[in-house]
This record gives sequence, structure tokens and C-alpha cells, in this order.
Amino acid sequence: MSSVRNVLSGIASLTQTMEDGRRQMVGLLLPSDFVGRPGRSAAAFDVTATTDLVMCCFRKKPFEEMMSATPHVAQRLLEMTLDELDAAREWMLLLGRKTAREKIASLISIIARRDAALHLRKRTGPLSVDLPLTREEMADYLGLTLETVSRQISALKKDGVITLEGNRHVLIPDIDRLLEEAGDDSDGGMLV
Amino acid sequence: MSSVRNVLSGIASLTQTMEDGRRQMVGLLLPSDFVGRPGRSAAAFDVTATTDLVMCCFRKKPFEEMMSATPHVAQRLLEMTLDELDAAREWMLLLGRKTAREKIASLISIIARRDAALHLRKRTGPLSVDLPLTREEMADYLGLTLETVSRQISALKKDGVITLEGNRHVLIPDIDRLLEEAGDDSDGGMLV
DNA sequence: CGAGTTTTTGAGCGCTCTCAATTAAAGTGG
DNA sequence: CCACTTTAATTGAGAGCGCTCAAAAACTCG
Repeated sequence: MSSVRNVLSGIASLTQTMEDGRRQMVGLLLPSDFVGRPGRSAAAFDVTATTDLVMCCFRKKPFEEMMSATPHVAQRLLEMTLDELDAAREWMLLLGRKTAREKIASLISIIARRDAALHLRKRTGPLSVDLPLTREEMADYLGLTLETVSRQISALKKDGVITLEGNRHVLIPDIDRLLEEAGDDSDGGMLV
Repeated sequence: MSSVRNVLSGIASLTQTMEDGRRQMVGLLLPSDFVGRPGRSAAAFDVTATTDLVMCCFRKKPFEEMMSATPHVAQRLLEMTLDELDAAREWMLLLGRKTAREKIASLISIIARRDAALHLRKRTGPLSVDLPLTREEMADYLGLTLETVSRQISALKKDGVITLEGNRHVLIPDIDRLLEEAGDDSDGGMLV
């Protein structure tokens, strides 16, 4: 970890593992996200690519020098880190207090929101989302077992909240309904 | 939230609440901790003092100007925020994967560690720690109910992992035993 | 098509929650 | 200083959600 990186394309996950193998995902690295710590050397978490991944790497020393030279870089980095901290805190609410069904609904709506923010495409017909994670990865994300993930997805499908096309593609007929299931404040985050 | 603050003394908590009242603590503000977001206006979380509190407040505009002027401030702030992010991620592992007993043991050892780092006093006899939180606040911290918190504390007491003096004061005869119960990697964080 | 992986589904159990009552501690006012 | 109220903490009994273990089904890819 002698370098700092920036994700250009693909998805990686930050995970933490206990001695007996229990695993918790603690971050999801998407294009434009930043990895590494200017100022510290050791990485406390495992970084795993879940898809093909292209990153832009800087060596640490020159990067730190650049940070000292141009204050805007440090400021921008601070802003990004604060955003990550906010995201981590929402995630903590999910992990600590939400039911399995709410966790699944939250995950799908989070992915839908990010997708919408990224593509900005007009939605014709129902919103559709690709899940970039396996069931097991979703389980690690949500603090569940993969069986529970699968069961809750099936339940949401049975109740008409979502429709499945294959295993990885989800159709959302009514986004408000999904957000309601997620237990978030209504119209959470101007997705509509 | 038109200002930025620094905790001087006392303890405050950052909490997030769902519509139906479920509550999760997402941050614990201790002396030297920083509150507020240079760059953003709305606070997404509730800040509550859990003890008498003294904070040092800056108005936002001058503070941001100072940040632009002196790069070291922004850099230091970035470092602190990255530390908070690391803490949040450890917390996520706790919330998502640890058992109730492990959560309690983790909380006590976290408080013990912070206390040791703060006071740097020689420990004569068993390590002793004051819990700055009520059972309910501990429950909100750990994603449990207050009944479960109470039960697990009683269980740890019964098993000799800790001793209670009153409700808020804990004696730790064997810190390694406690860390083992917490499920953390052995000798986690040079507390010994 | 067949071997491997991923996902779904089932049955039963256990940990934590819920609801409720009791005990302990901390203020309050006479 | 001691009843009395209020708040905090403990403990009990029972139920439910999510986990564990196990097997079947669906998808992937050579």
C-alpha cells in the first residue's frame, strides 16, 4: 500500500474479516472513488475486485507533495471523504436496525439511485437495475447470510415490489413502493 | 448548522432515527473530535449531548477561508476524517457480524482503549473504566435492545470477564480475556 | 450435454426481541 | 433524614426473525 488509487472502471469491495471467517463489507468502490490513505501506511481492510477493474495509481510521495502544493486537492479529497463518512453512517443504520427485508429493499434502491445519478437517462417504463454483486456479496454487504438474501428477494418478488429478469437484473415497477419497503424517509434522495 | 465545532469536554452522540423510532448511534463525539461539514450546509444526523458539553465554535465562512489559506489545516482535517472513517468501518463489522456478547465486550474494550490513550496513567491493579453511556445509549450504539445489553453485561459479570462497581463502573481483571470475548484479532491495538 | 458454480427452497433451531414485572438508584419535597 | 416519585437497570417468559444444515434447481461455460 505504497500508493494511492482512483477507480476508473469496474467495482471493488472493501471487506473486513474476523478470525473465524465472518466477513463484513465496509465499502463499495465505484468509478471515481478513491482508495488509500495519504499519511498512513497500513491498510486495515481487504480490497477485492468484484469485476474487472481499472485503477489510476499514484505513488504516495509525489501525491503527498502535490497535496501540500495545491490546497484545492486536499479540500476536494476532504469533501469526498466526508461523503464516504456520511454513506458509512447510513450504512450503520441499515446494519444495526433494519430488518432483512428492509436491508434488501435499501440495497436495491441504493444501487438504483447511483445508477440514475451516473446515467441520467430518461426512464421509459419501469426502472431497471443490474445488481453488480453475487448473493453472497450482497449478504456480506448487508450483514446477512446468502440464504436470507435469496429468501427476501423472492419475497419482494412475490409481493410485486420487484420483478426479476435472470438473477442479476431487477425491474422496479414502483420506486416509491420500494423506498417504503426500505424504511427510509419518504422520497429519500430525489431519485424520482 | 452554520458553524463548525470542536469538542473540548464532555460527550455527545451522533444518531440517526427512522420514522417509527428505531434509533442507531453513528458516532460518538469525544474531546478533540470535530463536528460539522466545511462545504455542506445540512446536517444529516442528530447531535445530542449525553453529558455536559463544552464546544469551541467557529463560524463557517471564516473557517473555510482559513482552510484555503493554510493547507496544513485541511490536511490535518482530512487525516482526522480518515480516522473517523476507519472507526466507522470497524463499527460496521461489529453491527453486521458480531453477537450480542461480542458487541458488549467490544464496547467495553473500545472505551478502555480510549481511556488509556487519553490518560496514559500507569495501571495499578485491574484496569477500571467508567461507562459514559446509559444502557439504552449502549443499545443504540450496538444495534441491540437495552434488555439484551443488560443481560449480556450480567453474563460477562457472571463469567468473571468483568466486575461491576455500581452501574457505570467496570473493572477488567484480564484485558486479554475481554479482547478474546470481543472477537477481535488478538492484542488488538496495543492496549497492553 | 455435463461439470461446476450460483441460487433457490425447505425444515428446525437459537439468539435476540417483545412484553411485563421487579429491583435498584437518583432526585424531590416535607 | 426519610417517604415518595421518577428514572434506570435487572430479570423472566414466550415468540419470531434470521441462521444453520441440507438438498434441489437454475444458471454458466467449456
